[in-house]
Amino acid sequence: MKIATWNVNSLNVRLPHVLKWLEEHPVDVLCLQETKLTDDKFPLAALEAAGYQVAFSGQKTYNGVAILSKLPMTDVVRNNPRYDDAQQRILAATIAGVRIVCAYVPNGQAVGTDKYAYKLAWLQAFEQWLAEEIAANPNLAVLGDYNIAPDDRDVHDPAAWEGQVLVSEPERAALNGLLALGLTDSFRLFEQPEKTFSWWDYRMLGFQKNKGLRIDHILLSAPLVARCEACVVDRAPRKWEQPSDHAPVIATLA
DNA sequence: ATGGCTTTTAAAAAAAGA
Repeated sequence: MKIATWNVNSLNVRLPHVLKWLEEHPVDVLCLQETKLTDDKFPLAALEAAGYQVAFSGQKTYNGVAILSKLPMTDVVRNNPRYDDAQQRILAATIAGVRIVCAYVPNGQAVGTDKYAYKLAWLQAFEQWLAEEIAANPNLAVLGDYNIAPDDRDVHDPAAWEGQVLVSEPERAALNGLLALGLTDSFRLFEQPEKTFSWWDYRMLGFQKNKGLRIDHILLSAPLVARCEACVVDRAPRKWEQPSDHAPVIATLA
């Protein structure tokens, strides 16, 4: 079973890339973030024609998440039932005995802003809800754009980024809180190339210079860690014409 | 040395992303 996550930065613009990528990488599950589409505008027919069942939860202009699955989905949940949030950032479904959570963690904008406070509050509520999810579903996979680089290894220039949003200590502590529930960053289960990132700024030739961050993650509970055979970032779509600023991350489960 | 883009909304800038 292959599961993947990709922040597409507008599914309206990126649908051709998603379809092309799925042809090359027919994963069983693909979690999308930043669809930026209301549900009435969701390109359901095109994704179904590609062989996927789809759950989606969107809004105008911002945010929006979707889960694409080759296998039936049950118990679909939108948003965190424990946190009243107008922003559409969470979708969960059970697929082949695995509880899949697709998450688009708030960006936070800058340390000290209201958006940063929202990010930390959101993450605290996320942790509380995931504690219930993992208790009810031992096979738990939490995929998405976390907007947090876990470690300085995940930052192209740690000195320049020190203390900034996406790497600040409170954000990393919040991520560690999720891990403390019994989740593991599947990427670090394996030997990885140095300076592997999942996001590169559109500006400043970020991708060409590999000035990126690893902020998209697949966290797995212990039973899924035992089944995990690989986790990779696929940089290829970042080279395509008019790309998302994020690259997909794929985990392989036995 | 700095900033250099992309998307949306909406009709020219401005916000937001990360």
